[in-house]
Formats: sequence, structure tokens, C-alpha cells
Amino acid sequence: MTDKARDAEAVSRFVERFAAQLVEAGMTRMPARVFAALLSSDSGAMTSAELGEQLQVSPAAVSGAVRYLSQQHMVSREREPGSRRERYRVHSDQWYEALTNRDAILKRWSDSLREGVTSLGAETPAGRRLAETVAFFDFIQDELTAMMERWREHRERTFGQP
Amino acid sequence: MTDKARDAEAVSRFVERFAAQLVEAGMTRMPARVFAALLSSDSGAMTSAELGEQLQVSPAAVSGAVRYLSQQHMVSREREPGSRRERYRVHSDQWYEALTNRDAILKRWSDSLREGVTSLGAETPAGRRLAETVAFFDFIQDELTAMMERWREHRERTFGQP
DNA sequence: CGCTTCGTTCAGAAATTTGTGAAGTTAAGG
DNA sequence: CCTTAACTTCACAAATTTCTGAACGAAGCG
Repeated sequence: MTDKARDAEAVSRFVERFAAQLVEAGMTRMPARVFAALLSSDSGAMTSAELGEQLQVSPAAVSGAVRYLSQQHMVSREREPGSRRERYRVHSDQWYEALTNRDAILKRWSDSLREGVTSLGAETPAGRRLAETVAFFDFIQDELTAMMERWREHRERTFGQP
Repeated sequence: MTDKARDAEAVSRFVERFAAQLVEAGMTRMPARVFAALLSSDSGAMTSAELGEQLQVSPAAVSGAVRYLSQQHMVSREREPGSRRERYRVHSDQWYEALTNRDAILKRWSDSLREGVTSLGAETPAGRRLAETVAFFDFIQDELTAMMERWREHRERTFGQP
């Protein structure tokens, strides 16, 4: 068994294992696998063909997964200049990005809950519970922002330049 | 249309709307609907029969949803003493609980990633990326704990006793 | 103790989701 | 321009998930 083969096997084992964890946490399978594969590639970027081969799936499946992932800001696409190949990349601070984008979801929850407070009546017990929930989400939102800022600092201190 | 009927309609509208948001964020439909229903009830607790009626689903569906929700620590079960009815309850700090339990997931991710660092080699570029990801999650974990503590304080100041 | 009322579990039907193959689109290279 | 390579899109097949109805189990009440 060559070094290269050994690596491929180790990589694959990690990819599938980690992807399974992501799935368990609510992510769909193919995007999870693609993301894990990118995360464990040395360059941090792979072409559609490479992904298809590693994961043993069709180009169509890769395409779908990648579309989903870029909507979620979990990968970015790059065109290799002067080639029809496209590369999909994870940045090392990709989780940071992804988490930041959860803000949008929290915002919508807040809005929806606020409507609930109005329509159920701010004076009713249910209204009060919803109001408290709104307060929680607003609090979390502010805290998340601050937390991400601290991470950026922490990261620079620990790993060098941004 | 009586006051009660009007309320029921307004409640239902909110429940379905908010549940839809939860679904959009990855939650399964029935648990989302049950949770939203509990959240917008005045007492914060409902019986299986009440949930079934409000949501127009079978007892079996309620049972399944509730099982899921209590595994996720998003509702608690109460036995009404001297009755075969069971009540399912959301606490006002239920989100706090739920988020705290996400820690377990983060922990498993960290562990899985650490394995990845070892098996891919800490000196490889991929290994370094994974190591940075581990650092991120560990950071988040600590921050979450602190954040939840701050929320408890904030909540007491704003809404009165714990 | 049996009756009755809730709740749970389980097998299966229905609906949704997921991935494939094939056709379509865009853009590089001769 | 025409060819070819790469990705995307679409219709469909397969697998999975989700909810129901029915049978079962436990616990109060007469």
C-alpha cells in the first residue's frame, strides 16, 4: 500500500465520520460530505470532479450540494482563470462566516415572535412568554456579534495573521 | 365569532407561522408545531389531547413529537397527580436549556476533529486547518457558557426573579 | 377487580427527499 | 466557428421520513 493510498483511506474515514456528525446535527448528507471533504483537503479546495471521485457520487449530486453550501456561505466558488474547471473552497474562518449568517435566522425568529406578542396580546401570559423569548434572541444576537469579534482577536493571537 | 374563537384562530396562525420558521431552520415539522403550540399557550403546558386538537393530528403524532422534544430538552413532562393525563410544558427559560445542550454536540465535533488532526497529521495543511477548527469550537464552547451566565443575570434584572 | 381513559408502540401507506442519468448551457481551445 | 470539456438543470426512480390507524399497556375510578 503506497503512502498515497493510505492517506486516501485515512482521509475518507475522517470525511465520512465527520460528515455523519454533521448529519446528526441536522445537516443534509451530501452537503455534509462535500464540506467534510473540502475541510480535510490539503489545499482547502477541490474541483467538482475530485469531489465526485472521492465521494463516489455523480456530478449532479456534487452540483446540488455545492449550491446549497454556497447559499449557506459555507463554501466559496472560484473560477480557475483560463479553464472551465471550477474550484470550491473552504476558508479557514468559514465557520465564523457560517455562524455569522445565522444572525439572519435569529432576526426572522425575533420578528415572527414579536408579531405573536401583538396578536396574542402583550398582557396575556402567552404574550409575556413570547416577549421574554424575543428578549432572549435579541440578547443572543448581540452576544454572538461580540463573541465573533473576540474570536477574530483570539485567532490572530494564536494562529498569526488574519 | 366569540372571543374564544378569535383567539384560537390568532393562536393557530401564529403557531403555524412560527413553526414554519423553525422548520426552515432545520427542525422537523411536528416537533416544531408542538413546540410552537406550547410556547403560545397561556399556561405554557398542554395535554396530548389538547395538542392533537389544536394541531389536527393523531395522538400518535403528538407522542412522537413529544418524545423527540424531551430528548432535546425542549419540553418537560408532568404527570398531573391523580390523573392519567400527562402535561407537556415549556419553561420560560427553555431556550436557555436547549442551547446549553448544544454543548454536547460541539463536544463531539471537537473530538471528531481532533481525531482527524491525528490521522491526517498535525503537520499537514489539512491537519492545521482541522486544528484551527478545533480551536474555534473550543472557543465557542467556553464563550457559550459565559454567555448563558450573562443571560441569566440579564433576565433576572429585566423580568424579575429567576 | 373489572371498566374506562389516556398514552405509547408498531406496521404500513403516503408524501417528501435524495441522488442518478441524460439533455442542455456556457465557455475554452483549436 | 466548430468541438469539446465542465458544470447545471430536469424528470424520474429509489430510499427515507412522516403520520395514521389499530392493537397494546398502564393507571385511576367505580
